[in-house]
Amino acid sequence: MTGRPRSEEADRAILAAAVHLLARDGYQSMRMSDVALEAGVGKPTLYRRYPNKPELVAAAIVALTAGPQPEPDPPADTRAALLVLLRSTAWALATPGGMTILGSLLAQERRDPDLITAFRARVFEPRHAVVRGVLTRGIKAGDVDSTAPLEIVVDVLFGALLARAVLGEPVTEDWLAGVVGLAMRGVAPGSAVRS
Amino acid sequence: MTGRPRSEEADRAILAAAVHLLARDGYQSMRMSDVALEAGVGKPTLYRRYPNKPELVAAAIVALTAGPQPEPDPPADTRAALLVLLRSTAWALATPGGMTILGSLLAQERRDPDLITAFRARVFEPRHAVVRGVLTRGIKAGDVDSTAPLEIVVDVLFGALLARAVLGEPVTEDWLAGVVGLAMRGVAPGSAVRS
DNA sequence: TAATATCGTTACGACGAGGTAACGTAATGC
DNA sequence: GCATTACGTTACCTCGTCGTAACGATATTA
Repeated sequence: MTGRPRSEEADRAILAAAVHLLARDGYQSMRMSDVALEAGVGKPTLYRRYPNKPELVAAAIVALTAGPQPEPDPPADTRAALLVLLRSTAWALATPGGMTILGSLLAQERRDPDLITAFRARVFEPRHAVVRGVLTRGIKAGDVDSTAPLEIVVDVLFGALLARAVLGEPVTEDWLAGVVGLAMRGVAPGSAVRS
Repeated sequence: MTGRPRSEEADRAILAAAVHLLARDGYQSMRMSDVALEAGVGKPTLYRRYPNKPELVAAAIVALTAGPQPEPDPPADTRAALLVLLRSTAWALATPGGMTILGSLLAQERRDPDLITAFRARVFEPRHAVVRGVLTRGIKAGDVDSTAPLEIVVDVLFGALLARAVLGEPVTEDWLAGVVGLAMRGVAPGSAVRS
């Protein structure tokens, strides 16, 4: 009585197409029919898995971070480690339409708050955690003042990337080094990190 | 042969409604019929002024910055001046749906690049210029190293605000002071602003 | 083999939203 | 007063997209 089983390949193809089109067109402009077409699947096959568009997009956001996530052992040097992490994030953000997903989910915050919430939890939070870890190790290594407000440092580092992406300006290696350098001087030990 | 003149009050009401609904719903979700309704105007009156939705939104973006723009003489102290400027921007960004306009225009970048371009020019660029001015005066006053990369400092300061808004976290006075403090230490004179 | 549930294809229903047409009315210049 | 243009209201057309319904075909379990 089990009947024909769901095609797992269709599962994967649907999510892959959804991620691609979400990044290309944004939430509102992406069309369910395009997802089906690109996945090589009929529309009913979509709706057999997800009851509607928001649920499919939510699943796509989860799938967004299903790839190789844990940063492979960043260098011990705090500055170098930050550069590696920011460079990888900048690369993801600079890809054409890199701000499309984030922008469309922000625009959709009122109508569907769950989507941007999921995006924050799945995309931002893991990356923030890695940077916090690097900074914490930096404190032990003596590169970072022990009273430095790590949350603010994280906001500053990722925020600079966001600013660059929002402005549509490319992230160069010099710019990256400048941002990390500024932040490192801002939290250097002994520089009286008074609030 | 001049006929009945266009109602200037309608002009204002239309732009005001467009700005309001653009901020509330975002570009794609805002409806022309709602703009007409809120402006107390018929739809044909809209289309007599703007040929289509993108043009109306473009005009709304311009109107966005038509208010009292020039920051009224910021304090001479560099740190205090930065705090004032960031605080005002944070306030604008933190308003409910403050990221809605920016997000929806970013999501729309492919289909209508002019809109986000206009937003950058009318909203970001003026504020950046003011901050650059403060930093330049800070160099003369000896608060800021003369070799500091001002562009990066601006990206860091506004970026931190963006990061906070994207995360949906509130901007507290302590957080603001922390960001400015970090940036000021990062560009302090004598701290060897090597790239 | 019978029963069941999925598959892709095609077509369709429903509905929202952009934009226009046609009124009768109000305000201007000549 | 007359021509002209804008006004608000109402109705309408058109198109795109979400989501479903109905196929015949295929893959599984009993």
